[in-house]
Amino acid sequence: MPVAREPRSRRDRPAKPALSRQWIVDVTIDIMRREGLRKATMRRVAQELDTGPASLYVYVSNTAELHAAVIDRLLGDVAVAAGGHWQDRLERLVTDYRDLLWKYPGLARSALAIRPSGRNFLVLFDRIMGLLVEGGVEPGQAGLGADLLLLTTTASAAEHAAPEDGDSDAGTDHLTKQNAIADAVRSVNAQDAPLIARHADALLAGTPDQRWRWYLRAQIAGIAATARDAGQ
Amino acid sequence: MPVAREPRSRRDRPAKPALSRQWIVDVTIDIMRREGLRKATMRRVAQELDTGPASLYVYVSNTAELHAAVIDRLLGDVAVAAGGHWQDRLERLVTDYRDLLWKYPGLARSALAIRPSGRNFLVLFDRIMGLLVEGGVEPGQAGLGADLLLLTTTASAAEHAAPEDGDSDAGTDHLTKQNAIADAVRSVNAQDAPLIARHADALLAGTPDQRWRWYLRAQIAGIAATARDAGQ
DNA sequence: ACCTGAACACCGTTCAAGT
DNA sequence: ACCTGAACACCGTTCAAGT
Repeated sequence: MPVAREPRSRRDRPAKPALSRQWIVDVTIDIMRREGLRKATMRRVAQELDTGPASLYVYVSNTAELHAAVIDRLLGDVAVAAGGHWQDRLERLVTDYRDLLWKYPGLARSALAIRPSGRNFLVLFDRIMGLLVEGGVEPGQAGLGADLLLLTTTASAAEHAAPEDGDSDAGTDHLTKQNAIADAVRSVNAQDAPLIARHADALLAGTPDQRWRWYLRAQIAGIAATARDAGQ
Repeated sequence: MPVAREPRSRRDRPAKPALSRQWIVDVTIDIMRREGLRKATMRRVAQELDTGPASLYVYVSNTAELHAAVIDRLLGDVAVAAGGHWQDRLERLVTDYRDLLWKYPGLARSALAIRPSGRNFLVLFDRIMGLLVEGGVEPGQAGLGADLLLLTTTASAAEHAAPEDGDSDAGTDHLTKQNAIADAVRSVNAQDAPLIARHADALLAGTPDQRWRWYLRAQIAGIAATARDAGQ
């Protein structure tokens, strides 16, 4: 894993500096920030680095690994809040993670496809586990719980993203999708799905944030209340 | 939505029969069954249908819509078991859904990216809701619960899939990934993630099936125990 | 009116050949 | 030894032109 910085000293010409894994990741993040992770392809990153795509393969083994590095780098910014009740701090931590995934188009989808396992992801996992343990949950059980919370958060962030994210009119896309679901629910055949038909209004009620908080509370309650099998 | 069957009667030549949405979906499922949904591209489906990719756009509006149609078609096979306690039937139903997603390479990942909202998906949603209501859960709460269960199941099925599914040696891929996670857990820096380091064995304990059943039970318990906000 | 060949604008990854 | 041009084998989608 070469972490070459600037070449020691070079006075020859405009000086195309030596590539490095770090620089490649930086440029990838930059493209993602501007146009979404979907656009941060090997070819595009190489172009931005003024070289051919083949050159990147010296430092990253493929696109998935590059995107995983991007995710783990950004995960470094998520930290546990200081004061307060363990459950509040847990909800805040998980919500911060969700917000990070919302912030960059394409990131959530990628995180889901990749199954992060970098250093910062493990730190986040450990902090979630720690807050559950602080709440009296048995450590093994807390581990399963942390896994569940990270999975659902990543998945729900990915759903939140527009189908073709990275476009400028993400707002429109999002509205379109919201309406697609609402339409499907409201126009459902009462024979096929009687409960959806009868309770359509209740199903569509509440702000996204109210729904999110319910998901969190329900999961935390279930995690705390459910012991692992004795056999394990 | 043209549903043209056989052309009325044609005796001219080998008779390339008229395209139809149904036939396109059938061929797509066939390719997926053999090589994974990732390989069921517009170009590939068109080739199998002995035409150019442009022709498909008369019947489907894009790749995502085609894959959504495939998913909803397959979802038609998932049904509620007859006898027994509501919770057992719920666990069985959700597990059947998971098994369906496991059965075809690429399907789970696609289901996650697409957010199904077809008829059969709504039926499945309604059945899950129904079992929760049968268990005494308030309908609006049951709706949120069904959403959560479907989301986590789809996401966990997608994780189960190998990173590059559709290949013949999926077994190897899967093992590789399992080991990657286990390695990350076991070789984690104790300073960074003290709880993971201390409880590594507990975290990796249990069969996948035991873990799966814990996820189900924890979520169902949390769904049943968590009322919606009064404000809603 | 219905269908589609050909084109446009891209991909990831490999490897032989250069410095 | 290190780097990369060029090629290989693909993509989704559009549209002008054909029947």
